[in-house]
Amino acid sequence: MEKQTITIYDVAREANVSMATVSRVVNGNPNVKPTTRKKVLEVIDRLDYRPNAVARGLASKKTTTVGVIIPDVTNLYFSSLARGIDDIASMYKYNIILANSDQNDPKEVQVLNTLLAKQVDGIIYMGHKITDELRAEFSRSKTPVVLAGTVDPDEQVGSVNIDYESATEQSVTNLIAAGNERVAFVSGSRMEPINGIYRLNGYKAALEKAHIPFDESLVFEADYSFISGEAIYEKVEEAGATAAFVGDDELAVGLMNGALDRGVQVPEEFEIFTANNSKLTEMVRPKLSTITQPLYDIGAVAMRLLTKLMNKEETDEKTIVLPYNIANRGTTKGE
Amino acid sequence: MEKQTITIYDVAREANVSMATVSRVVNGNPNVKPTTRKKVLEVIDRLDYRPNAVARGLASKKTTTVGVIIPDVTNLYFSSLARGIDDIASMYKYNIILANSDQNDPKEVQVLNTLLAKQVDGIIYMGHKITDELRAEFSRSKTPVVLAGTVDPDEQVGSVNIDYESATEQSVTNLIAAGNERVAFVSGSRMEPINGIYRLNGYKAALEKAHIPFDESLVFEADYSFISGEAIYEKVEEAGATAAFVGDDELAVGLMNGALDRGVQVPEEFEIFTANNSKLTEMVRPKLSTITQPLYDIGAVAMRLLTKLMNKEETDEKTIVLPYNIANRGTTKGE
DNA sequence: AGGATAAATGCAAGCGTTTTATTTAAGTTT
DNA sequence: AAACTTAAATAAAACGCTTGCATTTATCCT
Repeated sequence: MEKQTITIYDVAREANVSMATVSRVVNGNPNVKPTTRKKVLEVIDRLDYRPNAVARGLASKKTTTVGVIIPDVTNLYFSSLARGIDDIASMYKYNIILANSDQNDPKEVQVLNTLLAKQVDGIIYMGHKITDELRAEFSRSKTPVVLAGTVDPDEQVGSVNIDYESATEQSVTNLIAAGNERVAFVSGSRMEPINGIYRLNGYKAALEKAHIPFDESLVFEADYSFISGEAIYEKVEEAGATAAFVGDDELAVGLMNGALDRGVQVPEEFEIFTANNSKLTEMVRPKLSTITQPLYDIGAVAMRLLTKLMNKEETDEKTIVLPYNIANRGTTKGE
Repeated sequence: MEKQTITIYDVAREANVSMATVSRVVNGNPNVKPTTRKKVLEVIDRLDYRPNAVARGLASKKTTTVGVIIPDVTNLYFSSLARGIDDIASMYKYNIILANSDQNDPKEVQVLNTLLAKQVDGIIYMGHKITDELRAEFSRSKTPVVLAGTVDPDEQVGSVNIDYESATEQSVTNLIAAGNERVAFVSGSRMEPINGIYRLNGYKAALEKAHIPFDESLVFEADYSFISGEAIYEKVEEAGATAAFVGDDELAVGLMNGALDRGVQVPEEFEIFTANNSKLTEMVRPKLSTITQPLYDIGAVAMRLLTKLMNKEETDEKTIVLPYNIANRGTTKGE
């Protein structure tokens, strides 16, 4: 009455060949005479044989599975990347083990370890900050790792990103050009390199070019949630900002709603530039002006890069920087 | 130079015990003397031994991995469910293989087959419609299946949902009570049971109680995208509707924007009730009035149910219906 | 035809665990 | 102290497949 699986051995017996031959036809090995191949295929079909991927994995030391560490699937920025990852993965016959990390350091390390225990062939990491411990685990294991939408100043593993610094500089420059002298910088924690280093540097560079002194009181740190954005608007306003560059779309939506709910007109009285180009930016009114990151592509390219690393193919460059653009939509006055 | 993994055998040798004993301490089997346990644990730690989950899976016929089929991670409704699923899964030491199906029938069957080939211990399916072929695969395999946010009229597998029919009836009744005589019904394909059967029946029931005849021209089918919603508003307006019940939040956002972009006031001139309570409903302005489904919980409960099925525990009921509520927010006039 | 080369197939040793049946050690009981 | 129980540990057989090597069979030359 138990799930009596039929194995490669059953197929071999029924087809009067050896297991090795069945294995060969299953794996598309060319060293099989067409007539035997046909015979085996028929038996496979008749018995409805389905190769056991676990046994395969043990014997071949390949699981055709990659681990994907994501802060939160519910965040449109990351889920868009994840979508690109999964599409390319399935194109290359890989499956994805998806694990939410909640940007919780110990949990990340633990998740990484269970992924490695499951013998994934590669790992794609999305996150905000790579702790030393995590970095150590990355380099200790021989499993290839690619960062997607995530930078690590210590460029040891592969990564796919855009140039956050120049994109930010350009956005802020736009804001300044529209007459805003006090532009707020709103992002997640400054401990995260993308915020604390790249974006902030871009922001400062834009100020500098406009001969505006950097004012620490215009820099705000918040959670990546619209709730947090709504709450922070008041402080931004109090700081005298007339515009804001925001490092996350959901946060930007919150900030905008904070303004709107107080009767502040956007963009007439307050301009907003956001950074991620998730579909959220086009779902709210006014539509958010944004840096147009190719989210899906970042995931897709990251996965493609990972396939190369897993195959030990030569790769020109492990640190990939994709192009971006700027879209002035409804939250900026610029013509 | 190769990744020379250290195996259970190495640990056994170093600790002067048999593999079996090492296996026992790794698996927390009580039949091992405290002193030996300690000794083994030390060696494990010193050698930095990490059990190979693939070998484990082969030997034990359990992979502690469940397959999750999702139409699109990028859809907030489903990703919210997925979040609940993953949290409970990791609580029970399971990992999730996430596969996007794009509601593409052949792809779904293929995805299911590769999940089964990978010997997942269970499957959670999210989707819109279960084809006969898929249903056949479900019942053919002995692997437990639970549907999350997905109904199958033929209740053979476990499922977790809310009562879509009465929730819809209640929402539409609200709309009618507010004075709307022509309420549009906007959803995804009517081929999908949730739309074509449950919600539509709820809609009809509400009309009937108000003695309003059902008018086929007020029923609209659309894709689950805000683009599609924007496009359809015009038709809804032409049909003379002054309000709409919408089966998907992103679609509802689109519909609302279609109205807003034409200068139609919401809710003053057009009221909207949506169905999923994703965070989208609170991110747009006005906030969408909605059926408040416990999205996270649906996923969580589904995963919990699956763990019971995987352990062959007795379960009172495989078809779980969770409570919902109604939230009148900014897109309805009713107090 | 006969030897040589290439193409197909088979054999069997792993892959790293779990698990069952056994053996050995350690207590208890009388 | 012999006879029994119970607890701990071991040995070895799976688990279902891949793969290097050996072997057989077919094909090609001269």
